[in-house]
Amino acid sequence: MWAHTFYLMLLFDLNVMKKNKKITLQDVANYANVSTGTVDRVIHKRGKVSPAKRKLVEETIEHLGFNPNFLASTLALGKAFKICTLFPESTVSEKYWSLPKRGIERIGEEYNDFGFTIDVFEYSLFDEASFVGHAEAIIEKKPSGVILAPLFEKESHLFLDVLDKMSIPYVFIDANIPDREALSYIGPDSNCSGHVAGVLLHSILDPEGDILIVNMVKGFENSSLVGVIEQGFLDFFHAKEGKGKRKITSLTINSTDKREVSRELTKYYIKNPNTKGVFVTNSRAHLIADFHRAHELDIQVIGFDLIEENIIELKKEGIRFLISQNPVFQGKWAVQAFFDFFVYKKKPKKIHHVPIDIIIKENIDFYLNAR
Amino acid sequence: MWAHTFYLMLLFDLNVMKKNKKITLQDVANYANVSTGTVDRVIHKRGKVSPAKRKLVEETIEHLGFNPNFLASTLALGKAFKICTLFPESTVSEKYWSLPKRGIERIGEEYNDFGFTIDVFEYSLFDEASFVGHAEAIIEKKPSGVILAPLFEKESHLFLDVLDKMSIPYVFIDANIPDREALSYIGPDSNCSGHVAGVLLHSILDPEGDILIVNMVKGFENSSLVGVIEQGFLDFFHAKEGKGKRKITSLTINSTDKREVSRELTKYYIKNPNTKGVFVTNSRAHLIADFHRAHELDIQVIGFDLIEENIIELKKEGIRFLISQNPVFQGKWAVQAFFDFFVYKKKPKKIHHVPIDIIIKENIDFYLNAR
DNA sequence: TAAAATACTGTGTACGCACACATATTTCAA
DNA sequence: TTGAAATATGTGTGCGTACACAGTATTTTA
Repeated sequence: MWAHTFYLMLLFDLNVMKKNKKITLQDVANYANVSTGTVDRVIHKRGKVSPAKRKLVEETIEHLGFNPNFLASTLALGKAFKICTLFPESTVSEKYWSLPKRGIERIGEEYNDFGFTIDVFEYSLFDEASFVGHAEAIIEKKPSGVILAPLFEKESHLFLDVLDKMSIPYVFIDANIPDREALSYIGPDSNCSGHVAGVLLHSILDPEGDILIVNMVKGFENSSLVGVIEQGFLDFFHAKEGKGKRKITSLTINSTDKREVSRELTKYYIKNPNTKGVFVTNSRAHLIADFHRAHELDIQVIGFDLIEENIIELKKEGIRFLISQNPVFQGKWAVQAFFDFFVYKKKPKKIHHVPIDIIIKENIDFYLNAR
Repeated sequence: MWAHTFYLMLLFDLNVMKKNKKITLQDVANYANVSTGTVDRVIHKRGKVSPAKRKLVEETIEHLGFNPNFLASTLALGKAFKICTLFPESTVSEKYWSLPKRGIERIGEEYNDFGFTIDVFEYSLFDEASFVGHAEAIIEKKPSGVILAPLFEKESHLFLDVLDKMSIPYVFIDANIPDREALSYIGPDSNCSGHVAGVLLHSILDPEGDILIVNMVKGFENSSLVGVIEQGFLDFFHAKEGKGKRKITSLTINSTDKREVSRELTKYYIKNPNTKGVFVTNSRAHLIADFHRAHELDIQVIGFDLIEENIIELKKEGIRFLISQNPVFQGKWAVQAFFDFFVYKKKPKKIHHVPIDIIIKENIDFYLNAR
């Protein structure tokens, strides 16, 4: 009897190895002489299984190298996941947020068959009320998860309190609130990108050339990030040059209006004619480059983000370097974090810093085509 | 009667919209009052369907916005795809090829449930026979697709002839043979990466500093690529500086042995003491950096690839810039090309140039963690 | 006008897993 | 010694699609 069973097992082994076919749950059940139900119970640690059979099944799984077919599993599970996203709207003058949105929507389609639905909500950076309104709408929908760019800190906290209470997981994108129990934060390492900007500007400037840091703000954006970026930039120069020969000044312009910007810059440059490099701490470097061209100034510009206007300026050499934080991928990864969590049942990394891509005229095309 | 049907249809519409559930093939069949078999025939353009029903079904599909559930589809299809890969082995002194391999294996696991199996074959860069041997072994296996780094051109052609005859599709990785009907080429744009190297070296060098280009070759590698890289580099300098003040020289070292390299470099530097920058056209920049350190030379180095030794040198500032062509992703994309082709039935892009990533000490960590 | 050929359409089973439900076995109190 | 209660195990159906096969309707042919 035992010999017979053993012989059968060997036969089975050979069979399996020869066919090189994937081991199924049914295979495991047959091999262990139990029903699929029992195997299921062992795998999912549910229901009651006698210790003897549990051990037997576990060994069989190990021996045959079974792992569940992910397709069949999610198909049978048939769950639906609704993800809601809340980040700033992309406006005519500020297209940045169209990028994460694109990433989110693209991957959302891919995950459609896995039961994922994505609802995009967008708020105005000039209107806290719109944030609150959309937040309430999201709560109404009882989503499985929320992707949030928490640029209004106070309002975000209120929103997150509700989510916590409903135990709806959320991931932050672009900006982090460290003291919140988010599933994950996906976004830039701001200090480090400031540092990189410093390195790059340093590499192309004379040791005597003065540097201007421009913070161009509009609306009620959370400006704490900008501070971190600037700090990273300054830290690099202090470490590299100590109290060097050059002057590094910071200028805040509370507008993105062309004439307004022009006025501020004119004022500044007349007072500081030795300025040789400008670091723009957000995506509005193109405005500066435009000004330089109009006034025939030979000043190196470095800025952030592959938005259309910046790309044009990069190609026209009005901007020397752009730093990109892969916004499209940020969107993708945010969705993926939920996918891993819900479908694969894996907790994603708490912090997922995005690569700091250095873009110059010569390599930009590869970043534009990347999927 | 018609009114009744119409009413039912409306009801159905409302139902569907309310539940927001995915439309299934069965839904389409019900709605159009046909069997699932007929819908299947319409979708796959197989078998015979009367023009009237075909139209009806097509309209219903359109109207309900049906698209097949990808999970169920591939599960039911139950096909198996065997992909074989053939590229150089990763040796102690040359670990580059471990990177694409990693990408391939990682994504291979993910696609396991979709019926993908990946067999990795590796040949020696010093032994054409090993290439041929593995190629034959691959043919023996009758794979569904082949991923190939065609560094031995003649032998590759023979191999590809056989694959063509067996109508087995193949994708090139890392090196292209343009006159072959490959499914896709995935790899660097060599000319452009040379150009980028030029830009970077230019940005950190005085206009008078001489430049050395090092080609360090070993084994029988196809050196045509290296030529393209060097050309891109030179083109940039010619365009930028014309016949400038600096001297740009090319040096080929037919070894990667430390003493040998040391001897060649010593010889060169004694003759050319004004050398301020070195461009290494492959992944062996670390050898140069090591020499510089040993001899206390302050010369800027730029090279390729995030292999361990280079990373260390970058962090120790023996190398200033590294250019990475995302080798892990190259592997991933190669497999993905087949996935798209077999599972999604989409033809991938003919040429897929990989982003040219510019790596400095400050941003390298993000690239090391990236998935 | 019946038989044969063809055109069209419906049904059933498989894919691999999850889960509800049905059945078998053991335990233990009355 | 019986029979609930509790524990352990097996069975069947559904997820959404693909495909083979079995039908039925319509032509064609003799």
